[in-house]
Formats: sequence, C-alpha cells, structure tokens
Amino acid sequence: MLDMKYLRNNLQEITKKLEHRGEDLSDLDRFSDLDEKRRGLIVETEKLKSKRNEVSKKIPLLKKEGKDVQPVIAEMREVGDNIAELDQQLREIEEQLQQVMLSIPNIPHESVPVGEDEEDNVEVRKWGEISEFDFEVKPHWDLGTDLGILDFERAAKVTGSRFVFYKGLGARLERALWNFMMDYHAEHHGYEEMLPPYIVNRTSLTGTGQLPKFAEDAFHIEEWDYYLIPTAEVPVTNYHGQEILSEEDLPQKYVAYSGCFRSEAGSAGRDTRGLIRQHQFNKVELVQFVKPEDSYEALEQLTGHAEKILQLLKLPYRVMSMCTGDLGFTASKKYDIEVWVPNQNTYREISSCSNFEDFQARRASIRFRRGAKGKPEFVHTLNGSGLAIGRTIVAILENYQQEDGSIVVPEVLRPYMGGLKVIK
RNA sequence: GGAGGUAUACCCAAGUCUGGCUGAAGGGGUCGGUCUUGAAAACCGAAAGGGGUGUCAAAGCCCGCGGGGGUUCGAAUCCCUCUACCUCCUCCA
Repeated sequence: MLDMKYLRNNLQEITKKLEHRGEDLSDLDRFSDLDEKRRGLIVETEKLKSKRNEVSKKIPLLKKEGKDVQPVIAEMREVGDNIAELDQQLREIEEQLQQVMLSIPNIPHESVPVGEDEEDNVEVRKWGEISEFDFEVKPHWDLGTDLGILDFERAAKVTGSRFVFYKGLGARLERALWNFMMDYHAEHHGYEEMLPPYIVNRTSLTGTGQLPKFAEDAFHIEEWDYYLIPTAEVPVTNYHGQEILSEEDLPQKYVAYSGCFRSEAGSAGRDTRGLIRQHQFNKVELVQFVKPEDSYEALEQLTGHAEKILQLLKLPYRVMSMCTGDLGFTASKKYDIEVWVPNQNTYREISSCSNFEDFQARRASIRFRRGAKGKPEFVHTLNGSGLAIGRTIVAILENYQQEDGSIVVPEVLRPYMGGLKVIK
C-alpha cells in the first residue's frame, strides 16, 4: 500500500511511474474523489463531535444549577443523529478508499529496467559452466520415476494432478536439501530459523499483498476463512505485523522452511509434467526487516545469500533484474535467480528476491522507532527464496545425471545423505 | 465439546457494580540531576502512547481502555457480538 498523503500530493508523477507496470490502474482514478469526500466528511463530523463534547460536559453543571436541560438534550439528540448519519457515510467512503489503496501496485525503484514483459528483463550476471553431455539428457520426471524416488502417478491417484510422492532417496534428498539450506543460512548468513504455520488468516494475506487482488491463486479454507500459505513470506512477514520494533531489532533476518500451496490458477497447460509447477512444494525462505536506508543494500546481500546455495551445489544460474512489467504487484525491485535446466535447454526460476520497501510494512503495520523517542516509521521488508526445494531437485537430477540414469549427489549434500555419493 | 474467568499505555495496575471535573490515577521502567572513586540504593526533577484531521509549520480539534456494533445529551464504565489468553473438566497427535 502506498502512503495516502504521498499519493495525494504526487498523483501525476506516481501515475506515470505505475504506467509501465502492466497492472490494472482503474482504481487510481477513483482515488482523488474518494479522498476528497473522506476528508470533507471528517471535517464536518468532527466539528459536530466537538460541539457535542462541549455541551455534554456542561449538562451536569446546568443540572446542578437547577436549570431545565431538556431543550439542550433535545438539541444534542439531533446533533447525535446527524453525527451518526455522517459517520455512516464516512465508513462507506473509507471502505471504498481502502479497497482502492489495497489495489494500487507498488512503485518501481528507479534502477528497475522499463519494459513490458519477461522479454525485457535484464540479465545482471551469470555463474557456472553449463555442462556438456555426451548422451541424450533425460527430463527429471523420467529420471526420478525410473529411480523410484518420485511417484507422480500414485499422487494423482491419491490427490490429483500437480502433486507428487517423494520416496526413498528422493525423500532423503529433499530433506537433505532443506536441512542444508537452513543450516547454511543460519550459520553463515546470520538468519534466525523459523518454522511457521502453514495456514494463515485473511489479514495476513492482505498484509503481504496476496489479497485482495490474487485470491484465486490461494487455497482457501472456507469454513474458517483461512488460507494455505503460498510461501513462508506470508506468516514470517506478518510475524511482526501491528508491531513497533526498536531500532536495535533491525535488521531482523529470518530463514523459514515451509510447505507452499498454490492453486496455479491461470497456469493450466504450463509445466504439466514434473516438479516445476506443483500445487504443493517445499521452500526455504529468507525474510528481512530493515531500516529504509538499508533496504537496497540488503536486497543485494539477500540475493547473494540465495546464490551462494547454488554455487555450493555447483548449479549454473543467472540473475535477472525484473523489468517494470514483470515486477509483480508488491515489489519495488526484484531479482529472479534462474537455474540451468538441461532437458529444457534453458534457465528456470528457482528463487525470487524482492525489496518491497514499505509497501508490505504499511499494509501489515510493521514499524520501528529510532532511539527511545523517535516517531514510529515503517520498516522495509524483503524476501527471497533460498531456495525453492522442488526446483532444486529438478536442477540436481538433470544437471547431475549420468548416462545410466543414476544421479551424482552434490558434495555438500553428502553429509546429509549418510555419505551417499550416487543415487542409482 | 462443557463450566468459569481475564483483556486498560513499554510493563504492572486503579477505575467498571453506582455513566459525567478521568483533560485515563498510581507504580515500575526510561531520561536528567544530587550523593558516590564508580555503581547500587535513596532523594529531586523531566519526558512519555498510537492514529486521523488541519497547516508552510503549528496551535487546535476528533478518535483511542482487546476488535466491531449499539444504547445515551454523554461510555473505559451499560447492552450485543467477535477474537485472543488463563483455570478446571472432556477429547486428542
């Protein structure tokens, strides 16, 4: 959510900045009208309330003097009715205004490349050598199925499409990966470990920006009005919702492991096979709360933390800076890290690292105070996958495959796999 | 699931029965000082919540006593409702 005062005073400029976002901006047009109405009503209603307070205070005194207070009370009753009516109007306007504010996307940072869609994203850097295979590479779903470590068919039977069973060494590999990632970020990058709830309420999902606009992407538990989390970003960012942190608390860095649940509405037909696009997957997520002046430095660091995992796994990747049209609704700036997937002969997203500036903080009301007496200010929030585990499995299976269909276990994972060197 | 209880500011805590000088006491803590080699203690003093409106800035005004409604001229106080927490019982991984 943007700052209303800032929006009011810079409407033209902000509209211009949002134009390249490829988001629906129709709500922006309603802002000025609603904003003016709101403030007009507030002035009117407060004037009346002030009068009511003043007179109400006098009534007991008049009574004491033995005066007839009935006429005054009658008058105030009318004032009260008036207030109730105006308040009702105000409530309706504020509700509409709130919806408008929640539907306006974040402003892109000046360093974000202007562009329409993913074609215009800019490659920032590349790491690792793409390995040459002297045999025909197999897709990870064949490798996994043949080795008996992934079972898509039975998952389809038990649940439906876009689900999977990890089995045997596949399950072990998944577990090794999240243990390795959690350990590494906690021990070397200074993050505090967290295991969050997988189910959150509407307020939390609004706080991080998935609601109200993207309701169809989430799994909803109607009876409770709860949602399955699409990412640990939601519970972990909202962990400090409605709080005022002290300056010493910042930066606050958490690394969280969780399951993630996405309906993948609108992705029918895309990546229908394999682990790339599932309704449920596991992810290690990095979340930071920082002072505003530190957030862009923090974005670089956080992206580096995610990259480090790929480097240790020796998986080739590139870092893309998302252009204005591909930024998503909530980010001011976003890097996608894309890992090399041999069977597809291309790079695929494995991590997304974003700086939201105060966009989420304002929605979720996450603030901090400088010193003991500072005015509360909004923190800046950031997050990034460190990494998506399912897609890491894809990359490992495909990049580490051998001609006989066996998989070499990346060295850093071997301690987590009981010393195993090859899955065969 | 059954019975009862609690929710006031950074923390503790009065006020709620009996609505109105409560402009939300009083502590603790915080900050400054006295004393001390330094600290603690004691004493003296100070500042102190959040949001909105307004304005160049301010003053002022409005709203805040878990959230949301309502009654009333007037609500921390009365009514309804929701939520969280606590105690006991029941059930349960």
